[in-house]
Amino acid sequence: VSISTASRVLNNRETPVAISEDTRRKVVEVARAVGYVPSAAGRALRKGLTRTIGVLGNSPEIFLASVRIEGLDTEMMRALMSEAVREHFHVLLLTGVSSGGASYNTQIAELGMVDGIIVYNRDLSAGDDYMEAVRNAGKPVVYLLEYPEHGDACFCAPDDVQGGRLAAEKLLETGHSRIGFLQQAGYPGIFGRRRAGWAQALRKAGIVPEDTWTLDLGSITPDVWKRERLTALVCANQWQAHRFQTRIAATLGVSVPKDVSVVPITCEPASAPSAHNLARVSTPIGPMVSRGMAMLLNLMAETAVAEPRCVFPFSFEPGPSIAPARAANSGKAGSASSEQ
Amino acid sequence: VSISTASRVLNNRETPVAISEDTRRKVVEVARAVGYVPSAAGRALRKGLTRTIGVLGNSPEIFLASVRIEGLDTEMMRALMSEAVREHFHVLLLTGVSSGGASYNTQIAELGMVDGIIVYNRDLSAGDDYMEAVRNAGKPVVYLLEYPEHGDACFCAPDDVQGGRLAAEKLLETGHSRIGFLQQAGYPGIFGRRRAGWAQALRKAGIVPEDTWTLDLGSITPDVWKRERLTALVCANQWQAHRFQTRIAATLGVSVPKDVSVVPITCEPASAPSAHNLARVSTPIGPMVSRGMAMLLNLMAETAVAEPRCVFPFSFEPGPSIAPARAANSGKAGSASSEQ
DNA sequence: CTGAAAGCGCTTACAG
DNA sequence: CTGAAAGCGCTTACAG
Repeated sequence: VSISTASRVLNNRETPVAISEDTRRKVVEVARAVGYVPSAAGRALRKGLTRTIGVLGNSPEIFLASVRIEGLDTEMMRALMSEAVREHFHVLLLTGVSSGGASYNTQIAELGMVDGIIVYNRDLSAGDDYMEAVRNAGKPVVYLLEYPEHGDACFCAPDDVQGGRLAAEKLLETGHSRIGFLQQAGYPGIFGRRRAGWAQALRKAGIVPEDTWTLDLGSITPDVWKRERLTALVCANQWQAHRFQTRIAATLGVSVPKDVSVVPITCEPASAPSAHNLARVSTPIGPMVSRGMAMLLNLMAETAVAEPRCVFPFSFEPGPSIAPARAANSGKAGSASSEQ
Repeated sequence: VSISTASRVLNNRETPVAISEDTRRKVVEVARAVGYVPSAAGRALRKGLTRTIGVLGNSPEIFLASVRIEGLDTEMMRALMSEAVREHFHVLLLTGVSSGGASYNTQIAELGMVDGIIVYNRDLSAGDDYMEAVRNAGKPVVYLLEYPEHGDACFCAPDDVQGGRLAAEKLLETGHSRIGFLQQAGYPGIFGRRRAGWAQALRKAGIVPEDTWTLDLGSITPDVWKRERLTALVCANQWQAHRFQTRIAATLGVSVPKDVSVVPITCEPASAPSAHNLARVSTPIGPMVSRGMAMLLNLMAETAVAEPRCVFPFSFEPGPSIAPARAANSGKAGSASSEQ
C-alpha cells in the first residue's frame, strides 16, 4: 500500500517491472471505495502534458455568434468529440476573450491547460490579440473553415470560391440570369470568398454581378426587391436560405421557387431542420473535422503532417427550392424553357 | 527579475506588499515578448482549484445523442459559456465514457480537472458507473433538465408533467379528443413525464389515453394512423413535431393543421428552424442554465444555495400548427365548432 | 516485487 | 520593495 505502487497500479499500463495480482486488486478496490480521482494537476505538472485539446470558436459564447448556424456547430462538436473520445483526449472550450493589458495573463490562462488547439470558424482577418497569444504559445494549432494567413499553418477548409461558383452555375443552367447574393454581417472571410465565386460565375456567363445584387438578410425591403428584379439567390449560408424561404419571401410577396429560386452554400448536414425544402451546394463538416483532428494529433506527436493544407470541394444537391426561370422575368427566356 | 516577483506581477491582484512600477512594467513586457503562458497545472496543483467546470451530457458525443435537439444544445451552450466567461471559469466537456474495470482510472481522469460539474440532460434512471464516479468524486454537481434521485442534489428542470398537461389541454380546448402522444426512443425520464401529463389531462376530460395513441417517430405507418383516427398530436419534443409536419404528414397523406393539429413540448428557442410554423408549449433553456450556474458557483464557494431544487413551468405559444377539430373526426363535434 | 526520493511550475507566507 | 524556500500530487528512474 505504498504511494509509488498505487500510482503504478492505477495507471495500469505494463510497468517495466511486474506487480503482484494481490496488491493490484487491493489498490483498485480501495481506490473505488474512497472515490479516488487522480489529480489532473499533479499528473499534468509531472508529465508536461494534459491530454486536453482546446477549441477556439468565433466568439466567447463559443461557435455561437450572431449568425445562426446551430446545425453546423452541433455537427462539428459531434465529430470533434467522437475523435477526442477515441483518442482519449479531453476537450476544453476556449473562451477566446482578450481585453489586453491588465488581465491578459488570466485571459490566456486557458491556453496553459491544453496540448493543442483547434481554431474553428474564427475570423482571422481582424487584429486579434487572443489569436496572437495562441500563435505565440508555441502549441500545435489546426484551423477549421478559415484560411490562416501565415504559410506554414495547418488547416481544413471548404473551397468557398468553388462553392459560390457552383451555386451560381446551377442557377445559370436553370435559365436564371438576375442572380443575387444573400448574406449577412459577420464572417467576412467565408462569405467574401463565396461571394467572389458567385461573381466569377456570373461574369463568365457574360453577366455583370451588380453591387446592388448583394443583399443583406436584415435589410431586404419590398422596394429593393422590386427594383432589382432578381429571379434567384445564392445564399452565403443555409440559415439565410431558410429564413428567406420561411419568412422573408412572404413579406416580399414572392414564393420559392415559383418567383425566386434559392440555393445556399453550406457545410451543414442535410438532415438539419434549416435544410428542409432546399436545394444545396454543400460539403459536410464531419470529414473536415476528422482530418483536422488527425493533423493535430500528428503535430502533437511531432510527426510530420502529410498534407497540412486541405481544401474540400462542394457539390450540388438538387431540391425543391430551384425552378427554371420564367420567361417573363428571365433575360434568357429561350434557354430557360428548354430546361426542366 | 526574480521568480516570486514575476509571479506577483503577473497575477496582478493587489499583493499585501506593493511592487515598483518599474519592475511591473518590465515583467509584463518580457512575458508578452516571450509568449509566456502560465502553466495551469502548476497553478492548479498549488491552489487546489482549476477554475474549470465540467459539462456532462447524455452521451460521449456530448449533448449530441440520437434524438436531434441541436437548437436546444446550442442555446444551452450559449447560456453556459456566457455565464462561465462572466465568472472567469473555463469549461471542459466531459466525455462521460465509462466501460468500467481496466481503464476506469483513465476514464474518470477528466473529473480531476474540474472544480464543479453540470450534468445536462443525462438519463439518470439507468445504472451508470460514470455517474457513480461523479457522485463519489465529492465535487459540487448541479443537474439540468433531469430530476436526480437522491434528495439533496441541486437541479433546474422544466415541469414536464405540467407541460404535457398544458399541451393536451390546449388541444382539448380546441375541440380535439382523439389526441395522440408522439415520442421517440431515448430520454425515458423527460418523455415519460411529459407523456404522464398528457395522459392526466385526457383522463380529466373523461377520455381514455389509449396505449395505441402513443406513437413512435420512427414507426408511424399509414395503417396505424388510419386505425387510430387521431386528430391531434402532443409531441415529446420539437424535433418530432418538426419531422411530423415536414416529412411524415405527407407520407400519411394528411396535412397540418387541416387534418391533424400538432404541438410540441420544448425548451428550444422559438427562433430555431425546427420551431417554424409550430404552436408550442415551451419554457426557455437559458434561465435554467443561468440559475444552475449560480447554484454551482454557490456550491463551489461553499455558500448555501437558497433554492436548490428549481422547477420551471411551461407556457403556451399559439401558432399555425393547431386548428379546431373538424366535425367529421372529432368526438365532440359540438364544442369543436363552437370554438374559433 | 515494493518503497524512498527527486522534481515538474506555481504561489505565498516568511525573511531580508 | 524583492528573493529564497516550502509544498501542492503526481510519475518514474533508482535502490533495495
